[in-house]
Amino acid sequence: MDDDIQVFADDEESRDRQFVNALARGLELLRCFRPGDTELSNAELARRTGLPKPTISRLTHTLTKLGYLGFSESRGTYRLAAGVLALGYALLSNLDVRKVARPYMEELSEYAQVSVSIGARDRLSVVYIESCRSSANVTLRLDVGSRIPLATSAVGRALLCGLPQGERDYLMDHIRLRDEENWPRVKAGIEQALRDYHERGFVVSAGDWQKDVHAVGVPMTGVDGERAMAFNCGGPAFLLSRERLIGEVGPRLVELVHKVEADLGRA
Amino acid sequence: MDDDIQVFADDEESRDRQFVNALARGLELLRCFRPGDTELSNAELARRTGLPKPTISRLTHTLTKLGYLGFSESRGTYRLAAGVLALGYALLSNLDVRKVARPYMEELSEYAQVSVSIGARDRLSVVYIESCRSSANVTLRLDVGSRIPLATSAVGRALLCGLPQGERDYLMDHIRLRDEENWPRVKAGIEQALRDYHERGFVVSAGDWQKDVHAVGVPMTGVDGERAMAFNCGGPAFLLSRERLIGEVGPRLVELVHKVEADLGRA
DNA sequence: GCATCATGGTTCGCACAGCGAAACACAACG
DNA sequence: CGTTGTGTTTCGCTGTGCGAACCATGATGC
Repeated sequence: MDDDIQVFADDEESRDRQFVNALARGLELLRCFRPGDTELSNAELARRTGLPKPTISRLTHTLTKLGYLGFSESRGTYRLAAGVLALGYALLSNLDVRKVARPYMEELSEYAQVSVSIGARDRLSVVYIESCRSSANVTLRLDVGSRIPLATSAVGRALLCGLPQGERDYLMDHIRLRDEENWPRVKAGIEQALRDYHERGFVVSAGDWQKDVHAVGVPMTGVDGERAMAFNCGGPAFLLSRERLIGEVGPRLVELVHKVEADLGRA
Repeated sequence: MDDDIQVFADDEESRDRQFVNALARGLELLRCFRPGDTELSNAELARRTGLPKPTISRLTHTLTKLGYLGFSESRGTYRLAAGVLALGYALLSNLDVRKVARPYMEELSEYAQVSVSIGARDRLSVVYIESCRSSANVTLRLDVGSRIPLATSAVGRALLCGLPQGERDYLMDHIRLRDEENWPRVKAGIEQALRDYHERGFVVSAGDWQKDVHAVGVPMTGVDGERAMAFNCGGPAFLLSRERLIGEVGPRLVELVHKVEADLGRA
């Protein structure tokens, strides 16, 4: 899950005089910290990024001075510091969708005993922009900021369906490159999603991402600063039969998105 | 609230051969987006940062390619993209305090009809790491990632009280430099907080940050990767009289922090 | 219509800052 | 003692970021 879709400069049209490498590398450093990695040493960071040691030194030094990393004297390791939160919050607080959609999401979540979320694309993942769990369902621990795969999850596929052909092809190409092995299966899933979307207005992922998770997804097009987003609605398989998913939950999610789009349209 | 405590290289000991300027600037660009600023143009960014135009161009170009910014063709402006969330989430998911403290916080919040939060320092602000509002209290709209001032808020002062003398002095110095005018008042507030903290175990901010907000704060020392944190507990002034604050809510918050520290100690 | 000015963005050479191979320093082992 | 794993320093070369100039627009004027 390293998700490099376009990371360092010397890709393709190398020599992009506009691309500043130091910045990209610094940010890539911050991304090395995944849930579960509390503390990382310079050496570990060098390993993960493939960058030379002195470079890492300089970058960590810089990030520490800026308050994005903290340094543990005793262990000689770095960990994320509060600064990184500053960035994300400005984004969240500016998204009107969240305020508008929240009540509808809570309603659906409570009614159908499922979790309902909004996701946006980042590289080859989806990150949750907003999420609410039903009171019953504590199983899935996914909150704002969580990442799930673009190709196999319901939100992910919905996002893909909402994009113009060209962009979708571009992304699918990268998905293929990342995992040639499973590509046939993954591709079939996305194509099925496209058919579902055109026929019913929502896509389905019944166990394609996680075996015991069933979910539906609906894209939302062209609102809130042109950002592509999608909604999903899912839960443990034993609570959400395929029939319920298609007959009941899917249509309701479509309706939800319509309401949100309408509310945003006149806002 | 621009919070520059140590931003660009040519501060103090100029010529820090370890400091990567490009990285610092890129991150500073991202920080230009505050709640309320949905979209910014290159020109506006140049104005805010004071950086030359071509530099801004290259940085925005880079950040866009990396998925931290999105570009609006029509308006020629940039806005934050989902990538920025990726960074913060890895931090939050690694903080054990959150999981441990959550239930205690909910209990206190519900019981006293106040909001309870955890904050960590970033530059001269406090950012919320976790927060829960009581069912009644919708007035304060502060969520994870929000920033409030270090010097005048209850959490902020608690954080200061929890630091070793040296660091506290260093920060207070910067606070003074930021706002010479109000310094006497601000300083008095912090010193009062120190006395309160030593006498009672908690600090008070009754209208010092926002006129109609009363709150208490308690620092938590030396757990969870040495990160300094503090808890607060507050609400609208008319609900939280000074007496209630000091007699009832403060002591309970102290107790809460003790429980959390204990739970973390043996974890 | 063509000037004029204002404003935002992009080129392009030059100087210098930041990169990285290699060398260095310092631990923690056995 | 080597040996293996760290993190930091050195220093020549290269790539990056600066500023002045160069384009775009688009709003005004008459």
